[in-house]
Amino acid sequence: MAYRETASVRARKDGVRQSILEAARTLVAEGGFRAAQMAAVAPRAGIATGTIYRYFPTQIELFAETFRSSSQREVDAMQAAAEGEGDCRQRLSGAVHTFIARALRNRRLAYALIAEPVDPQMEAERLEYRRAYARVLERLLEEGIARGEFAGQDVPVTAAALVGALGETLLGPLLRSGPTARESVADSITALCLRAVGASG
Amino acid sequence: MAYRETASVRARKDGVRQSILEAARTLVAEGGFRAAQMAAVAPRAGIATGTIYRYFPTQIELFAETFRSSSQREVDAMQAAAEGEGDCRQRLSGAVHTFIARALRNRRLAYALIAEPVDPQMEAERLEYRRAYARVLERLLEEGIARGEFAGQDVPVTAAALVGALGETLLGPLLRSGPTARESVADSITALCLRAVGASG
DNA sequence: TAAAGAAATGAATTGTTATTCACGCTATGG
DNA sequence: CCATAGCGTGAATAACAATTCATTTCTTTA
Repeated sequence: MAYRETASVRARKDGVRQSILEAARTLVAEGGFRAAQMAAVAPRAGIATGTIYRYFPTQIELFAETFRSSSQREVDAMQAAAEGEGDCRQRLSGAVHTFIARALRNRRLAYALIAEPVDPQMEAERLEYRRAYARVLERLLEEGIARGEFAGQDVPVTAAALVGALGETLLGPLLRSGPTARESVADSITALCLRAVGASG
Repeated sequence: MAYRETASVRARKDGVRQSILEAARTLVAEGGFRAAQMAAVAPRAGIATGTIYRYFPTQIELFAETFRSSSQREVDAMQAAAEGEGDCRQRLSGAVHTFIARALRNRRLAYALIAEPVDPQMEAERLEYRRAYARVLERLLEEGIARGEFAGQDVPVTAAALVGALGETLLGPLLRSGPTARESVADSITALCLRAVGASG
């Protein structure tokens, strides 16, 4: 017996793995998945290209994990807003505003997560996360309907539609308008979502 | 002067051009843009690979034209429904149903046009067509608001949101459900759209 | 300190498609 | 029927990025 992984090696390896993910995340946030080539990720992480393959079997795996961790943050943020204070109507407003505000804070990342053309396997990952957003909304809708705040409706359809509506409206005008216009567009989108769920009032 | 293009040559060339486009359209409708490689398009059109380049400078150009002609048909169909008989509410229903029915009739094509990962230049083309759908809806919304059938609202935002909602809802459950379920989902989507525009009644 | 095993390296390889181009073929008009 | 110009061909090339792997460098333990 002449070699066995020690705690310090384990720790360093964990560090390297994290720095690869971080490098990928940064590049994606700056220039989309397109910009996160293996040959670009490696130097950012302070390692050689080949080394990435000691930590991730393929680029797809690395991207998938990058995508998941970035998306999960967004879903969590929306979830937190959906579970916040106030009635369902207020919480839906909050969730929508949260989504929009975060997307605007990092547009490039938002585009990468929502709409950038990616490899089909990544697209599958994206689909799953769209489902995750939809599930957050579904819960809120169920509660709102039960409380009589929202109209009776096909909840999964509405939830999916809201996810689509958010993505689409963000892709277009919002990304180009100035800060003042943005706020009013954000309000328009919120109003639309409230109408779409048949919010009373 | 020993050579000049005659009518018959012109006609044959036009025919070849059309058959290239048709081959590309067919392949896209069957397997998406992914399946429409130059080496696959050529034999379908009954010509050699290199010949395509006598008619289209790059694959992107060919795809763009393919995309445009396929998309334009969809926009036209929706437009026709939006300009049909009945009040605005009925026409919006009609436009939505038309969009859904056509997408379901050729799902692979719908996916290719709406969501398939494509080259960024193609994505730009797609964005333009999303705007075209939105414009059709915008006109209908304006009219509906003027007539008091729809609520006052930020028309461009609603139009974009409806386009997003349609795309998203089609991507998910609809494509997997059976024919009966499909109809009811289509009705749910329509109901959602009517709520979203604040249709009275 | 040395042997043995892991890990890191990065240049070379691979795989994939779009694109080119030298050549032969066909149409035109005198 | 010939000179000319354009057309069609498809194998070869180009471009691009992911992935590999022989080699070097580091870690561990006896």
